[in-house]
Amino acid sequence: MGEKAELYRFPLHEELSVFFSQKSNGSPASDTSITDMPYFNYTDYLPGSMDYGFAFQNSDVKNELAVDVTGVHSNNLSGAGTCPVTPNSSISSSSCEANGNVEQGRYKKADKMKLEEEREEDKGDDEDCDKSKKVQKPRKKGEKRQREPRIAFMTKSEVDHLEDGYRWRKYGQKAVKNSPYPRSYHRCTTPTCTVKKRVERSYQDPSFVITTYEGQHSHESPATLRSSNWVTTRNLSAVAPALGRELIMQQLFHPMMGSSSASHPLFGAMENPNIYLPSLPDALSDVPLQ
DNA sequence: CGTCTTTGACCGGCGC
DNA sequence: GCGCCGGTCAAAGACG
Repeated sequence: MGEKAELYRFPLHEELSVFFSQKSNGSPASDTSITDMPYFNYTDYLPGSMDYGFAFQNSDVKNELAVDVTGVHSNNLSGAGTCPVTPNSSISSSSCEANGNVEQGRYKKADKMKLEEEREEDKGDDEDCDKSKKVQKPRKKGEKRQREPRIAFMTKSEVDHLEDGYRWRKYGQKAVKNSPYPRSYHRCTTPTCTVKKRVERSYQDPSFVITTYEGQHSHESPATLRSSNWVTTRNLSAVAPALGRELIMQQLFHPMMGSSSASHPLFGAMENPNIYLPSLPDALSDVPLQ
């Protein structure tokens, strides 16, 4: 693939403390104000009406963290997240590609079956719908579309689609209002998995890619399945950023999950005892990590 | 030939 | 009610 995403190191405890303590109580925990951090922006960072909760990036320390809290306030806190890993981490891209094949050849058939099943379910209600029109999954009247919780990442990268260990199928692309860069829509290719991902480039700083995950994987990442040694002490430093980021997300969205997050399907790699789990600011968690 | 991407059309939600 | 906009569908084409 030849992807050239820049590798980010996970924010240090202090750095995160600054961020989150300010976010939570409005007063900086140290001399470093979050507003002093380059590239920092709240919601106005993104074009269109993407509803991110906040976004954070610090060009000096080369880290990035963005969290979307959309849907968190809703009744469903069941979870969201994936396992993004920047492509040029020491995880070999070849292993990622090989792992990708796990799902190949399964998508189309299964997906079609899934779609047909869904349609079958709705048939009763829609018997008299105009069949000549394109069929979008009909919803019952008055039934509001439920949005899964979303999580957004900003990553400095030359390539739009970052390898994250999962396989995605692109199903749409739209021009973004006020932005020269289009937004692309992807779905996880695993048949039973409903996770979606949107990818767009920041119009303010085109070197940044904004990736938004929606939903929760119902399976492990093909990459983690493929190799239990996916994360070792050798490549730990490179993988830690993504894992730590995941952990942050997890803690943000699921303060009660605590240690159980380590066995969450989304975080299979965390089961590896070699992984260092950075401690998190107290504000993030009610439950100790380990 | 199977899989994936592209792309125009369609749908629903929302603001006016 | 109307128009705008984000999100999705699915046919057609590209690709390996």
